[in-house]
Amino acid sequence: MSAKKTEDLELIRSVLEELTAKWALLVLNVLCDGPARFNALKRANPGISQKALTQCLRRLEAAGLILRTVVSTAPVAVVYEVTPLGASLEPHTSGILDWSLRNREAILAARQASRGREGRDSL
Amino acid sequence: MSAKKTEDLELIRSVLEELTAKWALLVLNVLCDGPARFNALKRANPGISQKALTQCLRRLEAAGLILRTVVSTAPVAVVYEVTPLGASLEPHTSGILDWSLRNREAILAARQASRGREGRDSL
DNA sequence: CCGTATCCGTTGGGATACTG
DNA sequence: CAGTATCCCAACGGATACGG
Repeated sequence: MSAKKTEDLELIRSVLEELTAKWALLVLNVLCDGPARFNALKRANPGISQKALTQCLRRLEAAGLILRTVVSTAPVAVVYEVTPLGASLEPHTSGILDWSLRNREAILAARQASRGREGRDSL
Repeated sequence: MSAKKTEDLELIRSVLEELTAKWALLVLNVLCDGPARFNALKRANPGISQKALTQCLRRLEAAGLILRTVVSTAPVAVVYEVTPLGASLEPHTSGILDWSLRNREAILAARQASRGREGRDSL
């Protein structure tokens, strides 16, 4: 059973708030493979804008899931990496990503099926 | 390693699009405990509005993760339940919820810590 | 290279009132 | 009971331009 208390739900909601950004799980997942720099993350997520990536990183950082380190070299380098807390979340986040790939066919089929049911009433 | 192809990322993104609604995971999780009706789901998620719940359910239904059944009794009854596909996702979604509860202290501490680092530069 | 600032469209979602 | 309809605001996020 999973009868949860209101306070529990509030905590869960706050966590979800941090994870349900459009690119959060993807970015987090990339970082779980090892530290990466800003443009590397951008390249790893085709379609994300730098603003979205920045926002996303800031949120994950505020959540304590990733760590941001500025290396004061000539052209500044910024390295992002997961914190232990972020790493502990990895099995669950990557689980969803893996699930997506493993069930690709079933997912697409299910979408088709539910679309087919849309106009089922009168026919 | 998790070097993913662009097409894979697109699939993953589309799945995330379905799951990153504010209440999606919570609703899905409740339904994984067994079929439930509209108002039961509403009661199980304090703070959700009927509009948000409706939207959320419609999206999950379109994704083929849940099934909506109308029972034509006196005052109409509508039952929602997970599909096999939705059920197969359950371990991963509930994993995140459980993680939130198990790591409550660490999560709150990490948020505090990152907040503390905000004004670290000049001090 | 790694951002921030601005503009701006789209979407999510809360409140409320109404319907079969 | 289970929605739909409307209004309305805030937030997300893309594009672009600029700064350290």
